[in-house]
Amino acid sequence: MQRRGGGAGGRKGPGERTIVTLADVARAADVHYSTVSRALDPVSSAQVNGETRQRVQALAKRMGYQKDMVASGLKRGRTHTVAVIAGDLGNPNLAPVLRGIASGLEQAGLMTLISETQFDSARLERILHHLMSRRVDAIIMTAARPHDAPTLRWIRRQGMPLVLAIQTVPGIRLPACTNDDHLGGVLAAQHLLSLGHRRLAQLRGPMEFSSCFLRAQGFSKTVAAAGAVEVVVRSTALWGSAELGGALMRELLDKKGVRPTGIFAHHDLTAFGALTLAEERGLMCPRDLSIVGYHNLPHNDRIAPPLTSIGQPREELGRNAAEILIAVLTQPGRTPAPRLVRPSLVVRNSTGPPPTAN
Amino acid sequence: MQRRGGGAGGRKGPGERTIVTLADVARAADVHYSTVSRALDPVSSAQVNGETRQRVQALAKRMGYQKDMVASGLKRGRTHTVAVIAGDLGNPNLAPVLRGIASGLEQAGLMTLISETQFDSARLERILHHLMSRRVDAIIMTAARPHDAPTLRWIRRQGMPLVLAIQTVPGIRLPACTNDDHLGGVLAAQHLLSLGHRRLAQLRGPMEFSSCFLRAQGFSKTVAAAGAVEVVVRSTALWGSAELGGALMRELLDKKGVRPTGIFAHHDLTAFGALTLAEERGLMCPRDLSIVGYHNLPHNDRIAPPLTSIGQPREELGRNAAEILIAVLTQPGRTPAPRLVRPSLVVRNSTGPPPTAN
DNA sequence: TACGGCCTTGCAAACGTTTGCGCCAGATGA
DNA sequence: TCATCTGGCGCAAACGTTTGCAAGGCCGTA
Repeated sequence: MQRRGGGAGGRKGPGERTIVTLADVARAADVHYSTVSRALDPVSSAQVNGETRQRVQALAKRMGYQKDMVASGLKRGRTHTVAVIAGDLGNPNLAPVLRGIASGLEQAGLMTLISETQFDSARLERILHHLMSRRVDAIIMTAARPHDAPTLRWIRRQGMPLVLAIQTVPGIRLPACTNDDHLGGVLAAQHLLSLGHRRLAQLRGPMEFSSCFLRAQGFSKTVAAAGAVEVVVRSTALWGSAELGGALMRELLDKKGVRPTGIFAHHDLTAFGALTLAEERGLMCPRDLSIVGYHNLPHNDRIAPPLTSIGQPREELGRNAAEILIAVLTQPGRTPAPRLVRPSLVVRNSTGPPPTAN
Repeated sequence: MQRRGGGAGGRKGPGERTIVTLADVARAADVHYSTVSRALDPVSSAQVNGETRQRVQALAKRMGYQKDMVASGLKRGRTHTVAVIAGDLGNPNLAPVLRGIASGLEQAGLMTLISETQFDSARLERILHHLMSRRVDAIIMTAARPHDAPTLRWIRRQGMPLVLAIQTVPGIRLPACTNDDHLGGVLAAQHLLSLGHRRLAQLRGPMEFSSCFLRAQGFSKTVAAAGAVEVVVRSTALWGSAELGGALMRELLDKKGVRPTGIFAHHDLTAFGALTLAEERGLMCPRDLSIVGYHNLPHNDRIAPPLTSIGQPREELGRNAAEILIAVLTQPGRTPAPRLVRPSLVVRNSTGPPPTAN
């Protein structure tokens, strides 16, 4: 390769971006550019003479040299970038998880980039193709659904390290970090049962989400084991809106037969909606009806009545996912064991003993 | 350059990633790899014979060829990637804006990657260095503060196209798309004035955010122009929590002199907190007190009383920011005019006529 | 038949970094 | 004094793509 010709350091990139290259620094330091490369690379810098190294480093700093990660990525095949794929950034649960991931990865020198699919498969495909071809080092997938299994398999087949967070998909073994949603369901059931409720119901989220499926399972098992009755309402396709809570609650109240006194909603907003509808029907909470929500959203203590809910250590989940990912990158071959983080019950005023009888 | 040696197509990348290159396809199609490059590039594909083009394209598809954007980026200097820098992804206003940006950019063939600074300057610096060295094509900065001005200038000096969204910073001319927060303040004031309120107050957000500053200005000017009284409370450093609303409201009520009847909170959560505190003090809303929030958050109609608020077309803002960015990229040199999107008043039950007198 | 003009295609040099290899000088040992 | 070693550095070939240039073939016209 010829040494590049005329320009006295600093070309222009597109949009007139000034770029200082290794060669520029090398010219200034009067060494070969490979020496500059080595001097600036923490691991190979031992190969270069102390005095030279310092001179080059100082010069590089002064000239504003920044390693071009594109070129480096091309050569090394690693970009020190991890992509996190989110379904819906509007989900208030997500931000802390992302924060946890980013801060965990940052310590390993990895940059986190976030992409939103809006749960659109075509968009997901596009995003993935782009990420693969941009050679991110790994992908963290949140909000995966069974529907996405072929895509996940494809990613894995391409050799791209992949970690699931928040949701898992059955039938596909991948390193993952999730909430212990089963335990969440158990906690909700235990709480209502311990207050004395014997007729219970769930306002479930979409069963395709492992989180909802497991919540439902944990709840139902616990209720059944206690010999109490669970009134079954259909699961929902949509998710997390108050309207939905109202609709499900209406369905529940319109049902013939026993009326449940203890309700477990898979989402706080669903619980809000259910509460509103119940009050319209003259059922007061917690007098006539107890309700447990999920996610422990920030407003829960500002509504009337303040909502009992299951809280999750979201940031911790993110940090765990980051740790798993780092393990995957540093020890290829081995699949780290899935991790669970423990939810906890936050009792407020929306739950109390059942009405009277019973 | 020599044709690469032995391997029968498909090397392995790091993590055993299989990579199909131009050369692989070329070997299979028995043409030179430059021909493959041309056949697959929409603009130069006109240069290659129709039959060859089809054969190559089919082959590329069948072999699962994916253009390596890292290599392409190195050569072309464009990565077809735009970074959006967010302060706090937990901000519920942000997600729709990001959605708007992403869908706007997508149509121009640009991929959106999101990064969160958590309002940490050091992290912002790191992120920016990374983005520059990864050669993103442009940066959209949301939540810029005056404090960030030197950094913004640095980005611009580096020749990196930069667009501001949501917040602007005084003293620095950059293409931007923001809400018309001044108008938002005016709308809030007009609404309260038209109901008959003559003693008003604001619970302001941090004045370093242009959005809050302009809201405050629009409100104050309108109140003054109507000859009504504005009771001034200190601005806050923190932002958007209900606790804050309580604190500000306490300060307001503890003030000697006229007690305001119409309140404009710069954030719905602040309004929630203020309402809660007011009720503790025996002031009922809207009987004794009217309050207007900001952002029109989804829960506003589910609290008691449902909160009158100023709503903003968030997704539209994002799409506008994307359009501006595209204009910047396609017509370098020219700085597109800043755009404003119009907020609107959403009246609910937290506002009504003032108590009696007056 | 000769020639200028295409349409296709191949060639090879970039883009900026990393890295195996080998050279040189100075130091060491016999 | 000479052979050997070693620390420090330069050389050049990659990584995979893009693209100016030119060569070859084919066509039409003179």
